[in-house]
Formats: sequence, C-alpha cells, structure tokens
Amino acid sequence: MFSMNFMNRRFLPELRGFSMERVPKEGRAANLLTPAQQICLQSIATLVDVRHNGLIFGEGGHADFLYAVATGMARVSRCSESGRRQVLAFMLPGDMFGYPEQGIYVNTARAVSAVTLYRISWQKLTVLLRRDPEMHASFLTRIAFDLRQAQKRIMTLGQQNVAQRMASFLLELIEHTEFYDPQRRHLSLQLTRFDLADYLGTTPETAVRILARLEQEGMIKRLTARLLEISDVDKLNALLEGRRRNG
Amino acid sequence: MFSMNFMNRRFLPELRGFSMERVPKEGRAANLLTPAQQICLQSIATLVDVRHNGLIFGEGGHADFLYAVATGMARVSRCSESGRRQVLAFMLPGDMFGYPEQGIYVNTARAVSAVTLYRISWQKLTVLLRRDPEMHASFLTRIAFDLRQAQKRIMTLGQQNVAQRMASFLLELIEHTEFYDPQRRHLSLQLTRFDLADYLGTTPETAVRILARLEQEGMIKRLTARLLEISDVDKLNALLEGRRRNG
DNA sequence: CGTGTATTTGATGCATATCAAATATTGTGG
DNA sequence: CCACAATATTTGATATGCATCAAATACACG
Repeated sequence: MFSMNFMNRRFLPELRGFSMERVPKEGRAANLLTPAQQICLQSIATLVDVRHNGLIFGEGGHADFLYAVATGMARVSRCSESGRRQVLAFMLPGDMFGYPEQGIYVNTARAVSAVTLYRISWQKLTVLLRRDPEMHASFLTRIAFDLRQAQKRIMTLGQQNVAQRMASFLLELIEHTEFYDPQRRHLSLQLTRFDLADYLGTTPETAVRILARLEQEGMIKRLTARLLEISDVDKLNALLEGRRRNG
Repeated sequence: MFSMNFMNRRFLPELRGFSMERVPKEGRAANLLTPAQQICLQSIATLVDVRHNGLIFGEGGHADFLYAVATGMARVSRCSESGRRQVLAFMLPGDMFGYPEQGIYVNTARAVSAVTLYRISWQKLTVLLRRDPEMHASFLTRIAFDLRQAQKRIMTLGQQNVAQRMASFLLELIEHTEFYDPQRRHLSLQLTRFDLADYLGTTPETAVRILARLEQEGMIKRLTARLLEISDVDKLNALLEGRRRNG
C-alpha cells in the first residue's frame, strides 16, 4: 500500500479538452463551454502531473478539488464491502471527476498512465458558480452527462457477456486519438489486466482469455500486453448484436 | 405496444417527498430543500396520477417535464440495440427523473404500480434555476446523488452474483415504509418477475429460482407472487459478504 | 368460465470464476 | 548493464452459476 503522491504543479497555458473532447455522438455542443467560460475556469485552475499509478485522491479523503483530465488516463474505483475493487470509470481527456459527497470523496482516483490534470478548488468553483448562472447550468449539464455514461455502463454490465463488454470498451477507446492510431490501427492499452477485469466486472484470467478469443477470431492482435492492433472493427461491432449466450 | 397515456391532473397540496425521503445513510441534509425552496417549486409543479403500467414518457420523446415521485413506484428503462430491456432504476418516493439529453428523453418511464408524480416544466424550472443560485446548487447536488446511485448499481452488477443482487435490492426496498411493513415484515413487491429480472440483469426464470432458494434458506417467504415476508434480514446481509462463486 | 398471461419447475449446456502453475515482464540492487 | 526477485500475463483444469429451451401450473381479466 504505497500511497505516496508526487504532484508537480505548474501553471496552465489553456484549458484544453475541458468537458468537450470526450463527447461521443451525443451532445458535444451541449457540454461545450464558451471561450469566456474557459478563461474564467482557467483563472482558478492549476495544472498537475501525476505519475504512473499515483494517487489523485482516496476514498474518505477531504474533497477539496475537482479534476479534469488534460492528457493521459485516470481510473476511478471503489471497493465493495467484500473488499473487491470495481473500476467505475476510466477518465479520458475532457472528463471531469472528484464530485464530493458531504465534502468527502467516496471513490478513489489513480493515474493509469502518467496523467495531466486540471485541478480546481471546489471552494473557488462554488463561489464562481453562484455568480455565473450560465456556468452553473453548464455544470448541471455536465453531471447529467456523467449520469448517462454511468447508465450506459449499467446497460453493458446488465446484459452483455464479457466478450461483448470487452468489445464495447475497445470500441470506445479507439475514438480517442490520444490512445489510438488509426493509420497503424494501434491501440495503446496502458491498463493492467487487473484494471481491465475490474472495469469489465470479471477476472484477469477471463479478460485474458477473451482477448485471446478475439485475437483467434481475427478481431484484434496482441502486439504486446499493452498494445493492441484493432484488426476488424466491424466484427467487434457485430459481436454486440448477439445474445449473452448461444444456445 | 399499447402506449396510451391517461393522466389525471390536479393541483398539489404539498411537495412531500421531494428529493429528501429517498436518502439512505448518506447526505439526507445535503439533498433537502429548504421550506422556501419547496414552496417555490410547488408554484410551478403539477400533481399527476399514472395508472398501473401507464407510460410517463418514452425514449426519444420531447423532454418537456421533470418528474418526482410522490407515492408509488416508477421504472426507468432503456432498450439495448439487441432489443433487450434493462431497467436502469426504480423510482421511489422522493426520487427525481426525466433529465433530458438535447431536449430529448433517452429513457422510457412507466408506472410500476399506480403512481403519483410531481410534474415540473423544464422551461419554467430553468428560468427559476437561473434566478435562484441556491436552488441551482440543490439541483446539482441532487443529480450528483443520482450519479452515485448509478455507481452503486455498477458495483452491484459488476461484482455480485444474482442472489446477492436480489438481496441488495430487497434490503433497499425494506427501507421504504410505503412498501414495507416492519410489524408483519411484509414487503409489497409490485414488480413483475420480468421487471425484477431486467433490473437485476438476469432472466425471469433465474429470478424465480433465486427467490425460491432464498425462501428455502429461510431468508424470505413468498406469501404471494407480489408479497414477500422478509424473515431474516441478517442472513440477507450475510449473503453480501460472500464471493461470486463458492469454489 | 375460459383464455391469455405470469409464475414456477425441470432439463441441459455454455460461460466464466476459481484454483494451479508456467511463462513473460518489470523493477531493483549490485 | 546484468542477475535476480517480484509482479504481471498467459495457459490449463475443473466445477459452479446461470441462460436458454420446454412445459406445467397459477393467476387475472373479460
């Protein structure tokens, strides 16, 4: 349990990717902040780097800051009473996280790979929101978006088998050019198999086996453990059509 | 596919249960609206009754209203591309639902049993929120609460087996005196086995078998299909401790 | 009372969690 | 930079959980 937390702070040039880069098919426009709003947020934001596997905040900690991913990937997780870890979400560029409950974080956030974050004091942000109804509304919209993302995961976990969940996840990731090179079809998967399993609601062994099966069926190729070639997007999509079991 | 929608409108006496009755261990205070805020909302809310299985709103429909449950139970669901229905949440007294995405509902809401709802025009509500930062902040808090509820479901679906999910659900329900009589230990379960299965991410057959097993082990008793006796809360809680599989 | 629907029980086989172990990779101290 | 330890990944064996198909029973509604 090494929970040391090295964060290098420096000032930010711009608030790139804040709440807009991560938006798939749906409301890109609705989540976009106006230039004025971005400048406004910049004035109270700090840029921080967290190294590989570094702690961003921990369950039960005092929730002083809101975070937004600039580059890299973070993982937000929670441990159940039985002690097992569930990854609630991976935070990609443009994603926000660190909402408090009664001033306390209920989840734990760590850097998957090295990650650069915008850090905003809740105290300052609250003041700002009270003064700026437009910004306040934007935040409401943003959290509603996060709620829908969570609902998508409920859909996935509730009715797809592990292969389908894996396919869904890969298909989501390749939308992000930071991790996917469409030319070479290379997907950089910085996650461990444990991260992957805890996200998909399965075990590392099963996650590996599923990857092996997808490779066998020509959908992907495991170049290394952390680098996939996405060989056939259509086949991956076709996987999602099937039922949970083939009887 | 009978989507007829009879709603009886009448004016409301008070905004009971709005955003505070449903709060378990966590932020009851944080979700509570002040009396002034309640009065404010009452002035733009309408009380509507929806009969058993009646449609409240449908996926893709124009999102004109926000709803809050006064009495009864509603179900919010979505169909996956494969056509299967997933129940995202059951809405109990105090719960709010009907958040739009780009002005459109992305989920479908129906009455489980007869339900009484507070209906608030989004148009009016938006105007009100812009003028009242306190209310605006309360809404932000409320949606953040909904997000955490969704995260709880991700935990449940991600790592519990069906018996554990069933136990979790029953344990949640008995917190609501509208459905649970602590004296007789009677839990009124208005859901069909299909609703139950689509909520738990399983099939009606399995849901039945799990109920049979819980009964066999003395945790519950099926008085009728829609009425359970909760015989041993401790045993139900103990179920949650176990692993997904007993090897 | 009859018909359609919901619930329950049964049989069967696949999906996958778990235990075990081999192999590959990463990190560390010399 | 290398050797070695620690960790991560992969493969194998096995048994259980549960989806699916089938059919009987119970219930609701006209």
